Amino acid sequence: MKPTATAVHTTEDSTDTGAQQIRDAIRDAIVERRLSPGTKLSESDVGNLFNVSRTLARAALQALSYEGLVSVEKNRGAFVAYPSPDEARQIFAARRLVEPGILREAAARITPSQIQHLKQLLIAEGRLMSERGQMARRAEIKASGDFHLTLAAISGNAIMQRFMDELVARSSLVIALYGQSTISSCGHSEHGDIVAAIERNDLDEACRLMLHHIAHIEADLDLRERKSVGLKEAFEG
Amino acid sequence: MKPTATAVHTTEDSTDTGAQQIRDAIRDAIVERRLSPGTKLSESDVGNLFNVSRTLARAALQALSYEGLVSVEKNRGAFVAYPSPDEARQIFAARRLVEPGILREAAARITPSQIQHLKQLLIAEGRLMSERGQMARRAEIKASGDFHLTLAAISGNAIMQRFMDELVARSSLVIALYGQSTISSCGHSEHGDIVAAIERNDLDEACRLMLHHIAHIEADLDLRERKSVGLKEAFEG
DNA sequence: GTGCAAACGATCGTATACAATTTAGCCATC
DNA sequence: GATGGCTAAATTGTATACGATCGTTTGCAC
Repeated sequence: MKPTATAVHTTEDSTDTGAQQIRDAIRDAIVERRLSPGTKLSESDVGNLFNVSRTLARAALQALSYEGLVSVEKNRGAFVAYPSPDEARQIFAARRLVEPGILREAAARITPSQIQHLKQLLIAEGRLMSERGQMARRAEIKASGDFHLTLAAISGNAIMQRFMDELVARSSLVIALYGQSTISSCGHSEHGDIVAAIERNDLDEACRLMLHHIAHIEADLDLRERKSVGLKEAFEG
Repeated sequence: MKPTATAVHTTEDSTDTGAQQIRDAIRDAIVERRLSPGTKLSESDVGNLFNVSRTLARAALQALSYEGLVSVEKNRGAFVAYPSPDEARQIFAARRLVEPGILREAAARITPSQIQHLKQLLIAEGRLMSERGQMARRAEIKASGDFHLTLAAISGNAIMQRFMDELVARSSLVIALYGQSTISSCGHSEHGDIVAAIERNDLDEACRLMLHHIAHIEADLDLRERKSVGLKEAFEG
């Protein structure tokens, strides 16, 4: 119930400062779409909200800007990132670029217990899909990303895992902005198909399915510049 | 003479704060191996060195920690990253994973003038290789990385470009730690071969050369745990 | 009533100050 | 002589304070 976005990791890093907690809290809020793109994140407000000084709030926002989840504009403040259509395309292009490779690495190292873990994830994901309510939707969004993140974790490459963390989080922002269908997450069955392909050791097919899966998510986007809302944003960012 | 590590970019971002300058300066020092892995980077010292307060120094160090170039330990301070052999393997695994894809994207979009630019880079690199002296060595190190970075820039994907920035910088750290041969950079001729393959539109061969090139760099490493130094580091990380 | 200008308010950028934790040096003790 | 704990110095963690910049609004002239 408590684990944050990095719940995928088995070893909690226990990093250096309390700013990380704020960072994770805001990140979760962004990924779960409780914070809309473009929302202003004033340093003072964030500080007051978490009962810390502006120093820590600023550090957290700065950290989030390195992940591409918030954009800080000089002397203007921090905002929840509002990825442009071009940025969105780059995010998915990056995913198409790295996820097959991650999948191959993961499949080469995967253990039976890890396969079991993946299947349990799918079950939980399926259960959330059938539930109703905002809370279930948000949990579903995160669960959907957790599949890809878990694959990255299994691959054993912490660097790629961190990169996927970033890509999945930013994807959530893109979907929030440009997603058309009410289906908040990607096709659940496609995840299952991928696991099945991994299980029978058909890597080429698994990669093909993964690429198809990513393309499927991207196809649900309407990557045209926003018109009504954009009138203001068009000149700000 | 002045351009920093991000000299590859044509459009300077002019980011939000003066901490970025400090960050870039320290990063250059790390990448050019003027700062050895493990060196302590005290916030006060950094601040005094650049005539700014600890606040900015801390922000710069924090930023560098997100790139994996320095590691900050709670209540202990920041140190130039000392990548473990396993970390080193992961860095190169990541490069093997992404660079072929980046190469393909770049080749698909490359213009004649960009090919020309690449060739000029190779010429400059070759000139530096023949020169003697520490300064030339350092410039050579950076030039060698610039080849890979330029390819990422040509690919048109800013996200992958940033990722490559990180990977190349961290590679420099790894080579500084575990590199055996005096050849500080990777084989210069291999870069030329890759460009040639791109020019004649032989993408498969270009990717093959790229993978071979990365493997060649990695093969020059001695990824055994350090013995004498390790007695302390073995329990600290 | 409209347009420009100057002052106001809010927010960020940076520096300084204080609290908490670690590290080291030292003395006492075994 | 080695070990254990204690005190003091140094360094980081966090908060507050001050200066700079930007956006807004008010007031005056036209």
